[in-house]
Amino acid sequence: MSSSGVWKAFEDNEITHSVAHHLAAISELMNRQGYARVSDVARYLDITRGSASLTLKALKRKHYVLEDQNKFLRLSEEAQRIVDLVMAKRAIVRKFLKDVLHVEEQQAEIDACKVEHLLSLETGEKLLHFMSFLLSDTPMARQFLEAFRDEEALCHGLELCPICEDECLFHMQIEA
Amino acid sequence: MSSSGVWKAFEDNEITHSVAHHLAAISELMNRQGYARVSDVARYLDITRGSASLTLKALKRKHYVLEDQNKFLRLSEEAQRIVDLVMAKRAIVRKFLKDVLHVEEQQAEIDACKVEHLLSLETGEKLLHFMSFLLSDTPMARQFLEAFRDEEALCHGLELCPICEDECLFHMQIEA
DNA sequence: GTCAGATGTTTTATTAGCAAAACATCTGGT
DNA sequence: ACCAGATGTTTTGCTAATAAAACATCTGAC
Repeated sequence: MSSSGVWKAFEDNEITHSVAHHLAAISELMNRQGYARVSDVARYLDITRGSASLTLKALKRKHYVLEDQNKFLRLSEEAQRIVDLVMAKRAIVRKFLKDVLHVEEQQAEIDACKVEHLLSLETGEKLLHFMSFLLSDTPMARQFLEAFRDEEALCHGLELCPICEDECLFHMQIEA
Repeated sequence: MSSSGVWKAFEDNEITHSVAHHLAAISELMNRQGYARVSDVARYLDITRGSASLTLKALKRKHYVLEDQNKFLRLSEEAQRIVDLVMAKRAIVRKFLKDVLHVEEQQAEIDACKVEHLLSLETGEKLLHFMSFLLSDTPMARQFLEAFRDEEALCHGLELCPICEDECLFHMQIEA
C-alpha cells in the first residue's frame, strides 16, 4: 500500500541545491577573480555573510571547502569534481530545453538550475548521448529536427495543432 | 558579479516536493480505497502520524486539503489540479527517460520523482509535444528512433563509441 | 462495560537554510 | 595613531519537514 519509498530518495542526494551553489560560487569566483572569500560567496549568491559563513563552516567540516591562513577558500578535489558534474548536467539540460524543446531562454535557465543536482549520473550521461546523436551532422538527425521544427512552427499558428489536440498536460493520460 | 538570482528561484515553487507527495497520496488513496485519513497518508508515505498531521494541518489552513466531520480528507479543486499536473509531468519525464534515453527503469522512476514538481508548465508542455512527435507513427520519427537505438546498441559493445569518445559529462565542454 | 488497538494531536527535538543584528577583527587612508 | 569600512563569526529567530513520545479520543471485541 505504501508508495514504494521512491519518493523519499529525494533527500539522499550527494548534495543539496544550496550546497551545489555555494560550491559552484567558489569555483566560479576562483575563475573570475582568482580567489574566493566568505563575503565574495555571499555577494555572489545574494545572501548574508552570516548565512554563507555558517554553510561554509559545515562544508569545511566535510572537507569540501578548504581555507588558507588568510581566510581564502578553495574547493577540495572531491568538491571540484562534484561541481564539474553538476555544471555539466545543467549545461546539457539547458541545451536540451532550449535547442530541442525550444523552451524560452530564461525559463530553460531556471528549470535547468532547479534540476541540475537532482539528476543521476546515468540520466545525465544518457541525455548527453542523446543530444550528441540528435545534434550530430547525420542526415537522419538533421531531417528529424527539421521535421519537428516545421511541425512546431505549423502548430504555432493553429488553435489546436494536429498533435496537441487533446494532448495538453492537463488532459493527457500518459501510459506507464 | 552576482549569479543573476536565478538560483534562488529554486525555492519559489508552487509547492514543495513534500507537499506534492502529501497531496498525491490523498488523491491516490481516494482512488484506491475511496477515502483518506491522516493515518492512511502517513502509512502511504512511510512517515509518522504526527508528521503527517502537522503537514496536513498546514495544508488545511491553505485550503488545499478539506476535512469532513469524520476526519476524512479530500483535495480542493485547486489541489487536485496541482496533483494532476505534477503527476502528468512525472509521467512524461519518466517516459522520456525510460523509452527514449533508455535510463534504467528504477533510476528513471527516481529521477522523474525528484524533478516532477520543479519543471515549469512550459517545459512540461514542450516535452509532451516533443514526445508526441517522437513517438508518433510517422516514418521520420520511427527511423530516427531506430537509428538512435542502433547507434546505442553498437556503442554498448565498444570501449569508446564513436559519439561518446571524449564526450562523457566529466570532460564535455557544452556550448551555451 | 471494559479494555486493547487504532487514530489524531501536541510537544519536544533535530536538520537545513535563510535573515538580522551584535560583535570581533582586520585593513587602508589620513 | 585613529577611525571608517570591509570582513568574518556568533547568536537569535524563522520556516519546513521530519521523528519520537506523550496524550486524547474513538471503536470494536468480548
